[in-house]
Amino acid sequence: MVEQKLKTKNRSPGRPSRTGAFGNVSDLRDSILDHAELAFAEAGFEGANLREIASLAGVNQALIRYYFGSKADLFDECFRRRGGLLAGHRHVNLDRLLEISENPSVEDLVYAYLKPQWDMKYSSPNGAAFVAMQARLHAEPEEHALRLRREIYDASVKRYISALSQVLPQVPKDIISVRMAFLVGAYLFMLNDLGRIGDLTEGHLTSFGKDEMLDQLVRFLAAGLRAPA
Amino acid sequence: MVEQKLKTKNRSPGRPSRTGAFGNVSDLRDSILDHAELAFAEAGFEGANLREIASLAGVNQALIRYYFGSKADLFDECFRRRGGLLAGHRHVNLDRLLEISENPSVEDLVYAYLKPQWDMKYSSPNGAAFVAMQARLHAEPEEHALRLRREIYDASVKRYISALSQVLPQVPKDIISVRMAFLVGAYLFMLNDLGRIGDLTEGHLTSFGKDEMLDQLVRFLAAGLRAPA
DNA sequence: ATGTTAATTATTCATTTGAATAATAACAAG
DNA sequence: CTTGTTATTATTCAAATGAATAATTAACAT
Repeated sequence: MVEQKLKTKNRSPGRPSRTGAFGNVSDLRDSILDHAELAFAEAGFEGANLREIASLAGVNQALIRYYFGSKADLFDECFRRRGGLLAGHRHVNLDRLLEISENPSVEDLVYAYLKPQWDMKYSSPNGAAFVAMQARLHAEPEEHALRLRREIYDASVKRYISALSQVLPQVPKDIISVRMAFLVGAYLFMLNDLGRIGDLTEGHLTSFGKDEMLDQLVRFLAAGLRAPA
Repeated sequence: MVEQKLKTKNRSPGRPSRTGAFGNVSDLRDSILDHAELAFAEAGFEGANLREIASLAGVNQALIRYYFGSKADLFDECFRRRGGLLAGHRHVNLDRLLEISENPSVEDLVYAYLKPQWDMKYSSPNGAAFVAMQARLHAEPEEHALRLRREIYDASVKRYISALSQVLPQVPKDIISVRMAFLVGAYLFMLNDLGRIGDLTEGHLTSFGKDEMLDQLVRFLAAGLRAPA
């Protein structure tokens, strides 16, 4: 049996010195969030474990409580941090599109919506973790998960629905809404599952680059949105 | 404090009598599976709890072990039971379609693929639970989850890809494969999320009946599949 | 009759886990 | 300099939980 101590860093208790060359006060707070993100993505809410998060983040477990409160609170904070960013990017992208032209193409709108999360996924391991976290959240039936999603995403989704509705006057708005839900399902699934799509393609997949895959998705979804009602 | 005993049924230990008017030997086994299905759907693998499953199924916890082994084994068995059924239905549906005509419509193919799970969802609370379970499984990154999915679904999915490829000769097969993944994402998400699509539609949704929703999805996906490559 | 096997419960075990509390050090303010 | 506040660790608590074992009883074969 190896002495599995899961030791925390060799910092002494008490308020940390700010004199060090590095080390802003809230470094540890961020570190906790980063590692929590990874843990929740890998193991889900129940499966993630505070001791391990603390250990990997190099802090004492009680510090999590100090900063965030309960495990659920930590999860929420994780989610809000990046989720807010995402929603923001989507708003900005839409603003830009509408600035350029009154009637952007369906493809442009879909792309503007998808690109931010796509980029996030490939920007860093933590970005990818967030995508996985989100996919899991969408599969969870709990009331709480639902509220979180609403809080963070609803506003921007509704704006895209309106914009799509304007460029697709043949399609009634409530049908656009439903199709937007299909869109979210397809892209979340794909983004989270990308590594495995290969299973179905018998090896042909390697010919697709990442960006090409996004293009494929946009084309598929745009065609679906345009379908005659 | 309420006496929370989570008592098991008042059955005596020992081999059960087969003489009763009802009660085949494996009644209890099935009851365990049914309640496990519900529990896994609601709480996920980690969140589900064997004591509670046993209690609700009206059996002793050790009986779960006796029949299934570990918690993970129980999960797998749950999944295989209905997953196998589903895959079977899909095969049958495809066979029928191809019997009628060499070149069925894309809509028919998509419908044939989606309908079995759609029906399962609305056939019973347990059917709905299975759908939720499956949505969760797809969001889980574990190697094990992946193997399960492959084992149960890959064969039928590949058949549908081939069939689609034949009726859509303009679209290269590897693109069909990718689009099929989009399809799975959209429909799984929608099926699991149906109750909440209302959030995005500002109340208009109530005008859709269940069947109409399925039609909408089929139309959307068929259009996506047909999109020029 | 009798011993064997199958199905079932009762009980115990060991570990994990989230939460809580107590201790401690740096810094700021009066 | 004393006192209070903030950030951090060490330690403890209590509950939950999956697994394991032991006990019991009925059916069945010989």
